[in-house]
Amino acid sequence: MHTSLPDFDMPNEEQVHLAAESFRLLADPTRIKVLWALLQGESSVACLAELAGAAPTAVSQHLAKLRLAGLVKGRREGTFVYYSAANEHVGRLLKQALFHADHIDGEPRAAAR
Amino acid sequence: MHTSLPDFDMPNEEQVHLAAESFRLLADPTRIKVLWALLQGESSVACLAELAGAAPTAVSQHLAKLRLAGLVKGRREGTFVYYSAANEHVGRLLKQALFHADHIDGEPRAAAR
DNA sequence: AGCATATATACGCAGTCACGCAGATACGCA
DNA sequence: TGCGTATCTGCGTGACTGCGTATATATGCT
Repeated sequence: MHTSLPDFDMPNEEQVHLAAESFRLLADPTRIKVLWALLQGESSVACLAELAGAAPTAVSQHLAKLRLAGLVKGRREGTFVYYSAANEHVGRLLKQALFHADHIDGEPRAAAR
Repeated sequence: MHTSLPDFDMPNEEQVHLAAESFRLLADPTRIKVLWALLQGESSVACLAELAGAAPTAVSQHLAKLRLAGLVKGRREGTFVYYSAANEHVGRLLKQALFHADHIDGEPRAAAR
């Protein structure tokens, strides 16, 4: 066998899977915008759709996924459903990723504005 | 119009796209394991494949994507290619995600088993 | 040169995703 | 009750993804 394996610390399968699932949920521009908005306060579907520049149907589907993952929760008020972020750690991940997207140091892509 | 729109801070399209792309690259268990291993030191493809429990071809393909994204870099030594992490920020994102995957606090919902 | 190892690439397949569309459901109002 | 608005859900489509197989390239050894 390969004895050249250093004793690398390797997380559990479950941790890896959960992390991958979290990243997969964040790997969509519309969901990122929706979550980013929800981190600043609750909002309705139509409002989020306008903020994200997407159709309300699409936003509703994204919210359903995020709700199933426990990242957001909805509060019904009349015909509106006001969503809000239910998890804090995704916010941290999001902030780090967006912050870093603004400070690309080693890569060809240049920030426009 | 909806006047209920609070003045939500919304990042640029480019930032969102870049963040989504980063998350998409991290949204795979094999790539997570590979990156996690590379954050602790350089390693060869076969070694990474064994660490990640995946076929060397698959790992090579993942490394190609990560290399195109500028996240890892390869150093050839004989027939081996030793890869190493080229970016620090993905490490931070990864650490946060894995740390939080270990500390699921808010929701009993995501508990797989 | 020939062969073996290590890695890279090309192609096809099965699974997943985001989206649009249509219909269904929930709520308020008259 | 009926209508309108807001939201949700089911279905189909096009695109993408990860993986396996096969092939190609690179390096070392004899």
